[in-house]
Amino acid sequence: MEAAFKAINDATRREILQFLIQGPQNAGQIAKQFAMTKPSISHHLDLLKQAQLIDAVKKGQFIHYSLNKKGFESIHQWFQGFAQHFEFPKPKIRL
Amino acid sequence: MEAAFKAINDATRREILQFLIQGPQNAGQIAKQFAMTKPSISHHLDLLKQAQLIDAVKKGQFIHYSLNKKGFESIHQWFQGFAQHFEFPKPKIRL
DNA sequence: AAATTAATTAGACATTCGCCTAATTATTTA
DNA sequence: TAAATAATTAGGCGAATGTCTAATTAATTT
Repeated sequence: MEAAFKAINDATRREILQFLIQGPQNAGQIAKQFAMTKPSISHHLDLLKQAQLIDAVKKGQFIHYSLNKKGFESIHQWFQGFAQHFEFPKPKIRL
Repeated sequence: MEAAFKAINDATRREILQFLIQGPQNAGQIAKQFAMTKPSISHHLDLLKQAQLIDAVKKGQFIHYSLNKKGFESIHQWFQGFAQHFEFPKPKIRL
């Protein structure tokens, strides 16, 4: 949980997560999105992986990164503790 | 939003938020909960206030701190962007 | 008005963070 | 097998973070 809060406390890492909503991408494709060197992106990916916000799967010479539910769940769980004290906008229907 | 992510990226500040679920407390009462000096707690309270996760109201010589929905909402909103790609445990009924 | 109490502000210091360049590892292609 | 490509690891550096002590501000009490 500690790792998840740390991971999302950075604009670049949050943008990487946003980018991965589109679907899995390799490190090079991710790095291309940012005005930053590949080693820097590599480091951000490492922190996101530690937080279990993303998964990494090696496919030959490439590494495919994708969103990982686990890290999001740990944040969600923390958040739920407060959601009971506030009312947050809810969808009209439950799917 | 930036400020909210920063604010919750610290165990002490998250514990302060937890503590305030019980209801409003003044700075001294909050500080008593932690093995840390009052100035340090004061600084944490300031960051939480900047993030609009708490409100501060001066009552005479005391300052009463309480949870503020606004900061939580900004985190919630960010989170919702991902909630649509994952299924998170939902309550059985909508209240 | 002087002393006490609640809390903050100021300034210093060690640690962590984010970024860079250079070097390394691993895989594929010529 | 040599060259090229994908990505990471290593190391350095300035900025930001968290904590402390000392000083300050503001309100209450005697």
